[in-house]
Amino acid sequence: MRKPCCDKQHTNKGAWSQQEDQKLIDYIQKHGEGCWRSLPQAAGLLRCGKSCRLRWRNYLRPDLKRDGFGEDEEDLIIRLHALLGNRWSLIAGRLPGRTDNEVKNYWNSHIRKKLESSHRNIGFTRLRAEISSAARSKSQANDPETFVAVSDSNGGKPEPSNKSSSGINLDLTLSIPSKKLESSDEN
DNA sequence: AATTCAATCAACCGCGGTCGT
DNA sequence: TACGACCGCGGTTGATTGAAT
Repeated sequence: MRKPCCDKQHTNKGAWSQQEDQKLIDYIQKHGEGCWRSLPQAAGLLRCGKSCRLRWRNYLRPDLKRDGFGEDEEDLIIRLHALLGNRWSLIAGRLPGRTDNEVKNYWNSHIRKKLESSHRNIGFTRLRAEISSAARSKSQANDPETFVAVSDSNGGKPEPSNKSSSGINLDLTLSIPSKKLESSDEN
């Protein structure tokens, strides 16, 4: 049997210090992302693996954008959310340099309010239905049997084509999600 | 200047799916 | 095949910051 994830009695909680960040960065730069369970001890961190993973993915990863969301990113989030609902990781997978947590926070703090006020007149559900319908038509034209979920067969990374000027994949073609192993390039 | 309120965002928690024993 | 740990995800919380009074 496996050992427990972590001993919560001996782990730090709350905000990360600069030293902790540096330790995590140094370790991952040397060894790469791997077994989060053993990482804290190996890196000399008094954190649970889950916390390390979250810190790295949401804040420390070098490919993260730290600037605000652009208009095309916001538009894409709205469209993807109409299709997928709260599947933040899938939505974030279509937005290079963005994390699921970031997208989720942005939706809850900005977009939702914006939509609620701006679409009060025509009805948000109607807008959502229209977007879904349009996407479904497009998808079914390509392959009717693949309308299941947005594909992460490329590991959630955008294809080179159909990109906006800011590098966002605006192609909403849908397909059957691939196995996790095939998309495990995030590890 | 002090206080209150709202907005933002990093981090935690709990759950479900997957995988190892 | 069953059990339990690991991993990733979505929901939620709490600390911080800025605006309003």
